[in-house]
Amino acid sequence: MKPTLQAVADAVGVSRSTVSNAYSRPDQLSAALRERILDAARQLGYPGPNPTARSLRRGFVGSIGVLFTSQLSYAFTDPFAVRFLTGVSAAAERHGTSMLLVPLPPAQTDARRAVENAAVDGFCVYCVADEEWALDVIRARGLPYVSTAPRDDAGADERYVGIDERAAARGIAAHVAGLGHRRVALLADAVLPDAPAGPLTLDGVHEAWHPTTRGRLTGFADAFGEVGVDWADLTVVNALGNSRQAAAAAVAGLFDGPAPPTAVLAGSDVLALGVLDALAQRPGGANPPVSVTGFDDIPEAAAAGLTTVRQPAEDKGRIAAELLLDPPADAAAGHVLLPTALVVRASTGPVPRS
Amino acid sequence: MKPTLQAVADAVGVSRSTVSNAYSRPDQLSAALRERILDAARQLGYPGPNPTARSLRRGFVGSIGVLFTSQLSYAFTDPFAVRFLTGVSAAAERHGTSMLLVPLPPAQTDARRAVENAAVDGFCVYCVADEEWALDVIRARGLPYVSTAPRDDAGADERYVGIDERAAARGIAAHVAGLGHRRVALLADAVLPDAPAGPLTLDGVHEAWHPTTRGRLTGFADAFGEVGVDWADLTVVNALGNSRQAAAAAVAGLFDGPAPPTAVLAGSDVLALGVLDALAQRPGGANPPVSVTGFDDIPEAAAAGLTTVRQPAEDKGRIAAELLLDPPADAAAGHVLLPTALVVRASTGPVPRS
DNA sequence: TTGAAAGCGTTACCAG
DNA sequence: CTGGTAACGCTTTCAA
Repeated sequence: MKPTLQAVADAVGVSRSTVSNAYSRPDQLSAALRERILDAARQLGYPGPNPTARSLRRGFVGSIGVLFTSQLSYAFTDPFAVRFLTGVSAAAERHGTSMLLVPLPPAQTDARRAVENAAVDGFCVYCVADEEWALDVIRARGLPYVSTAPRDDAGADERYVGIDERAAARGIAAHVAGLGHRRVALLADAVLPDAPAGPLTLDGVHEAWHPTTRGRLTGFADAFGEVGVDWADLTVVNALGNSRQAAAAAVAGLFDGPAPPTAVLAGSDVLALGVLDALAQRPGGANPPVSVTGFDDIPEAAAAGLTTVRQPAEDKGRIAAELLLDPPADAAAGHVLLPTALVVRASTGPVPRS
Repeated sequence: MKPTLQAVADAVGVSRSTVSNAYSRPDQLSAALRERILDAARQLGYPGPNPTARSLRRGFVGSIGVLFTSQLSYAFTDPFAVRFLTGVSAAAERHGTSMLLVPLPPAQTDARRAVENAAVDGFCVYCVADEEWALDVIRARGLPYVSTAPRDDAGADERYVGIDERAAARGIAAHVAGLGHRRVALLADAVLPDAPAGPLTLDGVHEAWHPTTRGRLTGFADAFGEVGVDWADLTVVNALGNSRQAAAAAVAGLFDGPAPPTAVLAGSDVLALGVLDALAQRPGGANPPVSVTGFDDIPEAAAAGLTTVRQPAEDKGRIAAELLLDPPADAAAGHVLLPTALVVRASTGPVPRS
């Protein structure tokens, strides 16, 4: 039998309250008595107040949940997600708060359960795909949260940290357009819930499933619209997953037609690297060269010479956690837009003469 | 006021037990009644049973702790640690268990508190440095745990997953010795608790602080002993942290003497990369060339052409979590030694003619 | 199939 | 500074 606080109280001959105070409110008793109690506890092997009981009584847990709306084990393989976690952990560390990583089972009903059962004081929601259901559960629980996806219907009181997806996307697309590219493919993960890999027909950007994808595609379209390339002239390519393999599979055959795209704008660096993989695999290599851009500026992007949009990944995580842990008094301060930068490297160049 | 289970019971006109059963034991009531209860709950905005209260009553939490005996935010920047986490998360995911990452405050007293307060059913202890105190707390709490460090005094019932540090180290050192190297430096992080960066005098391997370091240094010494190089002839170099910067700082000046080492065996890839950084920075570059080896085989090692020891990082995490989540009936199965492989790349070569 | 009663181990309030 | 008392919100026998 593990000893309880009661056992220590009995051993010392004081009440439970006093033992409790010895742990949680040292100023409420004499140092001598406190020592006597702590000694007795050590003697008995009492490991301190039971965390669960304490949380129940106090009404808070001392840990924040980090929710990935994708497989948790996948999150660790995504460099951007890892840097986000680094930021969250830095803030959590400063606060003495733990981080609970909640894995989501495939079935959505079970996933709801997972979120309902998480013993946390709030959530950082790292948005990968559709997370409305998760936010619903969190709101129903009355827990605070901070999300990283732009939500179209975000309430004013909803805390959020992100970037101006549309402006950032427009910036990199303008760079590509400025190089003369007009036959362009836009590559994103899970554009539509159940679409197959490869080129897709999308009536408009609004059809895209995920807000982040919508934002980026809109920015891409903005820039090309300005040089006279309509939405209908752009090729949207769907990838089944945010991985190099998925990207390579998605663009297989894309360059085989009579008028192949001369540039591919990807929604993430990982996807862009996959496109480079696919191009490198082609017989004859990437000839004529195809310009490729990414998004995020993960470490691998530099090594691969990828032109991309840099966003401050760690800051995103750190600020998300800080917004959760010290809510700003001013509601407007709950919406944070981080700066981005266009990073031009070797993966983009002028359109080759045909 | 957030509604409680009681409120739902009142609304439907049944007892709390029945509502509880509706959530946790659907087979204990009619489907119709269950629906009625769940509907009422939805109506009232009842988010399901409070996780903390449920844990208190049930006696378990449904989450495992992952304990890094270093800064948590550092763990995410260590590629090996991230891959370990990937493995843990894969196992946790399969089990429907959450992972609690516990940050340790600098002061050890507070760190004990952090471990005492973690609401978890067990711990995966990722060993970085001295973790005895943490294991003490965990044992006092009566929680199961799995560690990744070889412990000299490990009880037979102690679960552990790791590699044969000594044999692996001997293997890579034998490779270096076979290339003719005899003036060799051994680089490790935190060899002694408070030693400064740089060369160190160590009477013997037994003085090294951390078991992992001891194991690796012993293996290195074994291999060189076999070719007639005594312990006293080896230079042990201390790094203040497992980072490229720390390694570079530690070996600064190491190659300036009259008889500099021709090879550096590092205790991790990250340290080895730091040595390569330092060599590249030298006026004249690394000339004559110095052989460098690492440990772990992180992704960056391949790109850098680093000769190293490969160990299965994800398997380590996955198996640690599995050992915790499904304890093997057979105690012997609780000790897992993973295979390692010597990976020879360009960073090692024959001793240059002097 | 349902309900009453008894805790799970702690902390907070308030009187002494 | 100390100790009683009353929750915190739920699950689990066990009897009806």
